Amino acid sequence: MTKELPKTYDFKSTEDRIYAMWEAGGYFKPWNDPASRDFDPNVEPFVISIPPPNVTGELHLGHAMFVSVEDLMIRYHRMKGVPTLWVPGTDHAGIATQLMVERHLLKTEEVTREEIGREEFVRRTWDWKKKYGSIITSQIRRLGASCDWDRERFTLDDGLSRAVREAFVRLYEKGLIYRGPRLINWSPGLKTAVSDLEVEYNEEDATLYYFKYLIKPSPLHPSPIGRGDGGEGEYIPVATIRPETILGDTAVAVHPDDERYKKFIGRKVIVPILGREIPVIADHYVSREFGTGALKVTPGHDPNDYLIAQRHNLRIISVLDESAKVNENGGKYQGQDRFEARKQLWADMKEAGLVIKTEPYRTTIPRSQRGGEIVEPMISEQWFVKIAPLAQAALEAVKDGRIKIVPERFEKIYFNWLENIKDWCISRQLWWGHRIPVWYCPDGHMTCTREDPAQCATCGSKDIRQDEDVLDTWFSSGLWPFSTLGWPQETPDYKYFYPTSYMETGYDIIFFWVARMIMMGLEFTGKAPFHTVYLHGLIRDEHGRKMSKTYGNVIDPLDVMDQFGTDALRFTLLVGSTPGNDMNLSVKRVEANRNFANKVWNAGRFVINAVSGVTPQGSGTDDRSLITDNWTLADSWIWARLQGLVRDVERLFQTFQYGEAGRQIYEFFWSDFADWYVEIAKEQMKRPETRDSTVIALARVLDMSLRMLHPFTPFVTEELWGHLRSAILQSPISSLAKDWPVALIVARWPQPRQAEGWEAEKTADFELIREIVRSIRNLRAEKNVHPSKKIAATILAGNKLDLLESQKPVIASLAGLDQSQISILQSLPEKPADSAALIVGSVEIYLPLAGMVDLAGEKARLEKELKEAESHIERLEQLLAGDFASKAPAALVQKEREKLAAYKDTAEKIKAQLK
RNA sequence: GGGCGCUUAGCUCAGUUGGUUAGAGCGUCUCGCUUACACCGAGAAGGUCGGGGGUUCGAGUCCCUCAGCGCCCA
Repeated sequence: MTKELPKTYDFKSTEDRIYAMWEAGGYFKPWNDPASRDFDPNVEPFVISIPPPNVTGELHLGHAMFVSVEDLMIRYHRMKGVPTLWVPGTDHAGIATQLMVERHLLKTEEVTREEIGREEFVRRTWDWKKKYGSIITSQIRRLGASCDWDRERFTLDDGLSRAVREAFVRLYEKGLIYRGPRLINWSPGLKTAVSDLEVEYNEEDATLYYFKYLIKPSPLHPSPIGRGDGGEGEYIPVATIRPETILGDTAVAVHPDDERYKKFIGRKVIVPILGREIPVIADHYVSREFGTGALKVTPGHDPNDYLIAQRHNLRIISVLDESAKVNENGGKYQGQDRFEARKQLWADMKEAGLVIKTEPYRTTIPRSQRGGEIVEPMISEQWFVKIAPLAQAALEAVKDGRIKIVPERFEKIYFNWLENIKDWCISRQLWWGHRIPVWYCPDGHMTCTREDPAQCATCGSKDIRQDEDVLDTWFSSGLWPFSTLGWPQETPDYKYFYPTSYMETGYDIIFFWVARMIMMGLEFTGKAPFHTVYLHGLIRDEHGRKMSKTYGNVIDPLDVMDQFGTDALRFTLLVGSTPGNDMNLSVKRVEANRNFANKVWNAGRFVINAVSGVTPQGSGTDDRSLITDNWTLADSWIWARLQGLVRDVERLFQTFQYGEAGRQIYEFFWSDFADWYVEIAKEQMKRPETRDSTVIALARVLDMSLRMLHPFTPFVTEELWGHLRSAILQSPISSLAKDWPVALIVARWPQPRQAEGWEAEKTADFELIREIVRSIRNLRAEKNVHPSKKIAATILAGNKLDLLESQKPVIASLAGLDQSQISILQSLPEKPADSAALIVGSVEIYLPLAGMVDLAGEKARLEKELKEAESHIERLEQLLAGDFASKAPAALVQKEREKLAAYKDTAEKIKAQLK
């Protein structure tokens, strides 16, 4: 006998143990491994590279989501027998990690990174990474992730650094990387450039400042009044959100056809306070409706103005330094913070009579994705990737179907982004990251090489220094699918496992990461890095609000797992979401799925006990009992249902409808297997002739259910399956499990088979039994018959006599009837007295509820049922009289005709009752 | 300004080639400690599938349109 299993599934004592078993068993490794002797290069593997989490981050629901989905994909393919590899790893997350370490240093040692210097700081950051870097991976393990940890990589490790170096040098040599002063987004707090993608635009309350741009008097156009004495001179009114940028204005632009200002085109205006003279230019970009219809042009601090400046050859003046303080070009405002300068300058302009008015205004404000400070467009010397050629290739790869995006609608978003893409600013003024592999000599020659150079490649000068900047973290992430497999070296792993299969991640990083991986994969390997992109949605709170610390609605997956177990969380995430759509997560749902895990556990416990109870003298010692000959109706039905489920689940998996697949398995397991089949099995096991075959059916259905459930809820299924397997192996029916491997994780996925033809009839028969049971239960509940009270019944079966006779024990036990007091007849001349009558299709059931039946109540009940049947009859007659009969598929019409006949039969029988 | 998504039971959501009387979980109500499970079982109530129009024998599902909410891009 197997040892007693606890009444409640105890995930706490199970999960760690099971995970350790898997890992020790080597199940996370592909069975076909280029490193092994019997490697077969012709078997196509299934490969996913993990979206690398921040190495110093902590688990959040986004991680839980991608781990759940990817582990499901991986386990499914592994069980299908495909050599399966899930490459894990982490990302150095330049800004995030650097900030973390900086904060830590300030707190513990009260030093800034500048004070300890670059080399020391980087050393400290490595220390930090070594200390905390495994937190996130251990948390990912807790989720059950079946990654090959021996292949774990880190974006800053030697191999990946070599890949980054190679990638940079290749692009540089191809002329696809350049350096130069451009207008970029500057984060004054972090003191680094950030890419366009790292800036978020939100609508916020701001102020629109209206002021006068005085026209410089000229010989041709003398000022009507003196000068600068209160603004009575000619002026162009201009409005701005950021008055401090006035200091950097190099033109005022008006629409060429604007009657108000046409006359000023070509003249000069005077920059307030600074007194600089700048031209009035005409440009179609200017909107006549917006503000005053005249635009101040600040090419040094506004992207649109920057474009105007290029068209008109305007001067570009930077007025802010790297901390967003006014620089030497800002005259007396030098040294003031941008917002301070805004106030001061405006006050001074007011004094000078140049102010017209201010008004509240709502506009979009660019903020840093990290930290939320206002990002400042600034001219800065940065490194860029010339992206157009890469984007073109990436566009084609999706257009021609080499890469498919699920759900499809994201393809359009992807196209739109790539079609309007701008060069990618890849340099960051940080210390934690891949340093740009370019060296300068005093003459300004650049040397970019794969190995650190000793001298300038152009002039041979030994006096060279490396560029101070590091690369955007996403530059290294973009190489991830191949750099993790050994690229640029043609390693055995790279040759076999690349290109990978699926890329699964959140739709929020489709541009940041997915598009860049595709661009870089195509550029460097000549191949699409994966053939399928599966995008999941974001997780919000129960009511669809974004989770945020300040709002206090953050759900910590670790808490949830502590409370309900990993399987419950995984199942909730997998079944509650559909591809590409956000999901509202409530803890209640996780609890419900914890209950499901417990249901599985207990149904399993029941089956295992049943298996352990099989005695050797039964007929089950050989394979005879595995044959379908002696199947009961219930056996046939559950088997047909199970096979249907296998087919549906397979179809759903093929079309990425994992949630729907999970729901169907859940439904089958709980409603069909546990609620009905197991209850009937209890009855069947009481009879020697069906005892062993029932146990076998139970075991087989449980086995296949656990297999299908395993990618969703790996722990409880593995644990239970192990017990099932050993129970079977120790029993007389051990042949059932003779082909089973030692662990479910590598057991074969149920293969869909074609229906054999008998299923529909058995299913219909069983449905009739089910309906009979339900209606008796219903009536009992209605009449308050105590559940433990067994009652008698007379059943008029008509042409279903044999069926009902054979199912008598089933009906009796499930409906609470006294088997010795059931009479099943074909018909009866007169209906039994003092009974409640039930009509189920063509079957009439009489329950002698002496004293409980009140005639008036019965009549009302039957009349209600009659009415319902008649409404169906009417509906169906109408349907069949119309075009439906001629135009709908014949099978469907036939089905409706049969339905109509059945309702008519029912109605007749009810009418007879009412007489 | 352009694009996309969502709107189905009190709440949270499924419903993918258009085809039974539209489903689940939670919540509510009534019974029940039946030897797998009270993290349970049996039964019940609850929806004009956002509004309007169209295509079709047939529309939650396809098309058009309007409204509300949300997201992305500019």
